[in-house]
Amino acid sequence: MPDDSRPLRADARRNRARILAVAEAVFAEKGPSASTEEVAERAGVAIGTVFRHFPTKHELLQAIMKDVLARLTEQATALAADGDPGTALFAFFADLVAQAAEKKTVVELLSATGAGLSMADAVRPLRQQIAALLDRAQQAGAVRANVRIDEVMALLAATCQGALQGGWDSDLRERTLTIVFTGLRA
Amino acid sequence: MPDDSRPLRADARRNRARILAVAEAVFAEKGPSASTEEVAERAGVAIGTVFRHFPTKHELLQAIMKDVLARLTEQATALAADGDPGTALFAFFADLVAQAAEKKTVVELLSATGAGLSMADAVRPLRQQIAALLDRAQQAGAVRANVRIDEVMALLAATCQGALQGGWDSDLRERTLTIVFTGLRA
DNA sequence: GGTTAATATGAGTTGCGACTCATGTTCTCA
DNA sequence: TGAGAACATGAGTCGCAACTCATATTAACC
Repeated sequence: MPDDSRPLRADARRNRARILAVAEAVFAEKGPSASTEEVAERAGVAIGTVFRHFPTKHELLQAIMKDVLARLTEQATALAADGDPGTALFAFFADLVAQAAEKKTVVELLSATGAGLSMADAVRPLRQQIAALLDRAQQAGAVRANVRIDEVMALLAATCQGALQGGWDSDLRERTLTIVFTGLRA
Repeated sequence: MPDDSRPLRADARRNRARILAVAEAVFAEKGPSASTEEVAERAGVAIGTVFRHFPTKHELLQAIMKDVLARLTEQATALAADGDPGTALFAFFADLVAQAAEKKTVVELLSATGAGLSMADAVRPLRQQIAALLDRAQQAGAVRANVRIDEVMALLAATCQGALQGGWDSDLRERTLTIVFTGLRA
């Protein structure tokens, strides 16, 4: 890991990007137990190249998480700025669970909130944006005042896990989330 | 797997029971990725003995699931007979989630409701007893009438997963379940 | 107690996946 | 354009865990 000494060579930058993109797809499809070999193959590079950029499978996973995390945080931030206070939280929540049904990565991510990978810190920005959404929803009277961010995160992680592992279809997902949202409302 | 030809020899019966008991503890503690070696060691038998009784790790897991399942179903049945209609479902629900926080096996089990192991059938009795609890709760006016068993099972699996992976402490667990239960009530 | 079929043993086989490294290739900058 | 550093390659190493099998024990029935 050259950290940030000199800028990467052009081919190295290209390969790093390819690997990251492909790895995200592979792990989203097969979960984190997918082999590094498969990532290398689909990226069209040798396995040594993958390990040059990410000396450990774990570091590769972390890099992906960081990307996904950044995207989600941005999405939440946008909703907190523009969205309807009364529905933005629920919209974001539903969207995430829908993604989880197809992207195993998202689930790993959310469950890292409590333990798992050592990236509890990395989740903090997302958590804070969700807290912002929660705040606005409560001010708008769309969510009970005594609901805390911990519970929202816990429910989010739980429903994502459930949707993935249980293979909920969109109908079941919607009905289940309706119950959860009812519990959150005043 | 001698199926059911002649009765097992005395030592074989003893070993089988020991292995099952130990394996349940081991997998509850370390999850299904724990090695068969460790089960054998803790049971005080050679690894070959474990494979004689359960030719596959998968079959060992299934046997454990079956046991746990039977116990849970019995518990649910008892509650459906004796318990207060208005609270029995919630009590059972909370109890299961509390167990999940410590027993990884329970979680694997519940998520098998949708997919995972090929034991969707084996879960049916439990599902039916929970359906009975739901029915009584609805008749008592403690749960909204339009809640279906699928949603309850989905929420159960999700919260169990969440409690395990997220390492919810008892406080967070209680507050989170309160929200879910509120969503289920009229 | 002797016979034997059932059972137990545990060193070995097999397969897989993370990770390494000697060698070959390509970018970069003067 | 040529030297050299950065990078890519992929066959090989290493460790682990599921599973096998020839051999040794033991329960069960006479």
